[in-house]
Amino acid sequence: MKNDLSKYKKTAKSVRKNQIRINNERRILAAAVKIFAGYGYQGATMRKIAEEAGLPKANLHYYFQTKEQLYRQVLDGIFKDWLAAANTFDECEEPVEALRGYIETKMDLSRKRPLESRIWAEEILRGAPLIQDQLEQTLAAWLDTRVKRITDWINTGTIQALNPRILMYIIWAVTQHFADFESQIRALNQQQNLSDEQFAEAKKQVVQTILKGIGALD
Amino acid sequence: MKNDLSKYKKTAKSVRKNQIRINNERRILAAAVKIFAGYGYQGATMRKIAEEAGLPKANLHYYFQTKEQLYRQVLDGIFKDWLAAANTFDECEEPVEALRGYIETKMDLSRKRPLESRIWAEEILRGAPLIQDQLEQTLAAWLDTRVKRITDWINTGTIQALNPRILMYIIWAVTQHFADFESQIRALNQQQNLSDEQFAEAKKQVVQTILKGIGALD
DNA sequence: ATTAATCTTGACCGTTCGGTCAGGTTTATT
DNA sequence: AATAAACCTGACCGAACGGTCAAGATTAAT
Repeated sequence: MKNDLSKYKKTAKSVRKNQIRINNERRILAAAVKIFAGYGYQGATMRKIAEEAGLPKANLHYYFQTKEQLYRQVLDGIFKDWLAAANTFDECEEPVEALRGYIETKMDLSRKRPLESRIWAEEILRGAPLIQDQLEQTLAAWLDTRVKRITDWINTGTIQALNPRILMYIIWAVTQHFADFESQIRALNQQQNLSDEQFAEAKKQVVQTILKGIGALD
Repeated sequence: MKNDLSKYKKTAKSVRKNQIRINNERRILAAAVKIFAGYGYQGATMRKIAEEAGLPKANLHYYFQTKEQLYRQVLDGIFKDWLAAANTFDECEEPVEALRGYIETKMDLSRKRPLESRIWAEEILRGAPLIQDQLEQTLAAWLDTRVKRITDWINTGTIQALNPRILMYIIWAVTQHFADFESQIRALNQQQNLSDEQFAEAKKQVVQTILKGIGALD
């Protein structure tokens, strides 16, 4: 009975969740992102997340029945951000500007939200046991639409002939690498994370390489 | 005392390990690769590895004292393969052929040994707790040497000016993506792994995009 | 044939895990 | 002020974990 969302429909005032619940769910989710990113799903423990959130472990189970449910909500949040950022792709008519905008947005996301990228990466690495449906449906549909746009560009001779799906894989691989492999890049950069200047250079070179690589630049 | 390697120096015949030990260590390591790749370090259990190897759990601890030691040996094997494949880079004088050979070798490795790539990726994702030294020393030194070669190419005008390190990150990101994100690619490819033909096309397009992207092709 | 070294294994141990629950406290409603 | 709903939490539970060990079986050395 507890944790039943229907309880909030009883009064007009509580159609929206109580502030206490909003705050605590947010705290727990933020802590969960940190711990899941740092230890992986199996390595993360409810005790660690509780410590990070500054709450007793039993309190976590009051807001999220199980560890898996908490993890699912974290993944849902990431997927939404992912798709929102992905819409940059549609904002420009021109292939050069559309792709540049998309690549830059993905690079910025890797820079600002590396934890989320790593959680996503680990889930895929493990065979996507919990998000297979989302991949096969929502993401596949999103990709199909963009594949059609790229195919149009090819047919009108704006860019050279290539497999649009592989182009998207290349973009995802490179942009997410800077979040997922951050610790490797740091080890190869005198044990220092990329500075803002270094990251800006990387972003520029990634855009340049991909756009030129598909014949969209001279 | 048991598991002390010095015991093998007592007789001429046992300078090399006994066949029983060789066979069992190989079986256990092969099982460990499968299980670590499928579940991650924390998600993998000694029981699962023992089942996969067809041996009692206690027997694993006879050959590898701890789970971490077994995992370290798995990582060592991967790192050696990694560096061996990386030497393709040095076989050609010409930048186009050197880079093409290296990219193709890395793509082939992703195709043939995806499990190892995923174990490596997870270790990096977790912050490389066990291989930081190898990254900072062996891998950093390897990278420095190749950076110098690329810098020479730039100085002689064979390829355009760019940051060699970022070029290497791009190559690693794209080639390893086909192993690490295999389950995502499968979900976006009608739930089918890439066929040999599809993979060959991807390999070709990856080589083409990167080489053209750095101005090494017309 | 005897002895020593190596290998095998079921049973067991302490610890930690995700999760539960009763009972108390705080907040909202009337 | 009284009642109900929501929130909080220390103590606890069974299961699974990595790891140990003693005692027997097999193999190698003499």
